[in-house]
Amino acid sequence: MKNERIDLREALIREAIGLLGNGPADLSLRSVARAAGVSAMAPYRHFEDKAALLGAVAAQGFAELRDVLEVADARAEGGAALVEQGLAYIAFAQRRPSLFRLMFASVDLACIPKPAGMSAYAVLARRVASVAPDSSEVSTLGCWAMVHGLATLRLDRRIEAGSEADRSVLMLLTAAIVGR
Amino acid sequence: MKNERIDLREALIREAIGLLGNGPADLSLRSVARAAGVSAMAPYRHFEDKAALLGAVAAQGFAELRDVLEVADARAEGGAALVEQGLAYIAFAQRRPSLFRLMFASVDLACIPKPAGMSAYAVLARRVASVAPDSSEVSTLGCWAMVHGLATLRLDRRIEAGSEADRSVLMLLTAAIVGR
DNA sequence: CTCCGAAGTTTACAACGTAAACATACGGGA
DNA sequence: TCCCGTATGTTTACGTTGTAAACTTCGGAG
Repeated sequence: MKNERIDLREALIREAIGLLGNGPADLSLRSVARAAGVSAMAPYRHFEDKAALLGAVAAQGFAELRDVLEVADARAEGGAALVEQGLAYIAFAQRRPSLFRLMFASVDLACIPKPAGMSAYAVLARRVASVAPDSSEVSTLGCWAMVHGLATLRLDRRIEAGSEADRSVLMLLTAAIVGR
Repeated sequence: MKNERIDLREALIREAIGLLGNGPADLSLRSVARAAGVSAMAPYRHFEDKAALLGAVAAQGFAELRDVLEVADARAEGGAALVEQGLAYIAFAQRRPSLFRLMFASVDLACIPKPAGMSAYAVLARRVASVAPDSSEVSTLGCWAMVHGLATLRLDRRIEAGSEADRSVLMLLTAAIVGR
């Protein structure tokens, strides 16, 4: 029955996320199939190709990121909530480095369902809009870029500073945005 | 004579950069060897493995980036020079997307000669220090992160805005840094 | 019961990174 | 001059990958 189909499909996504834990190099279509206990060609019944599977994995990652941002946002108010979101974003990237990289760099956009990526963005945009109603577009872009930059530079080992430095940087930007 | 060695070594790097023009997917060790007109194993006489070759390519990229930043920095003074550097950084990423990605995400750090990556960073740090002597560390980090975030998000098709938006965002941050 | 479509398997191929063994040619000591 | 070690490259080989094609199997609709 159709349940089986969905079972394997989701099992593949789950196993892929699991394999991402051991570095992105271990993530091949075949290794995912092996982990799920099926033949190398079985995934093609559920995904167009490897990129499609990775896209589904990325979508899962975006959903998780959105949840993380929402929780963080609720921990404070006003500009401070912005800082909390930023720190949470960076922490997420550090906790799941391979997944984070996959979500952005590796998979081309066509493979990621649009709502997935957008819902995480919306959490940020909403908070920025509440804090700086005018210029909220530029401010949102700036926040995202700065946080994303910190996260990726850290993942790529280009910077080593810890969360105190992150907080300082984020507060600097937040101050500029909130005005004054 | 030793000239030949250096010739092939540099030819490989050159061909690799050339192949990067057609998307990073076309860049295999074998394809580079083919482009240079040698056998598939020849590169191993000059590079430990594929990552080492990519590291050399990345180093070349960093040198180019540093030059670009220096030229841009010379186009203005004070905070405006900061904005110029940022725009140049983003423009570089857009002009050579695959090379830029290679420089950061793909190659692990051990394969990149340290001075290569550092000299580009120094150009930014110097200007920030001249503009905001106190807090120059946090400010430099912030500038780099924001610019890098804009560049990578654009590369990954996560944002579509043009250079006017970039300029606005950069000016916002610069204002916060220069103080007041 | 029959038959069909969906789910999975087996087999096959080209391309990849790289290990190992071999060829070749050049420069310096005997 | 001869000779030999070292640097440079080639050939061959192996295991892994993504994926195309042809097959099996099987549960439900007619």
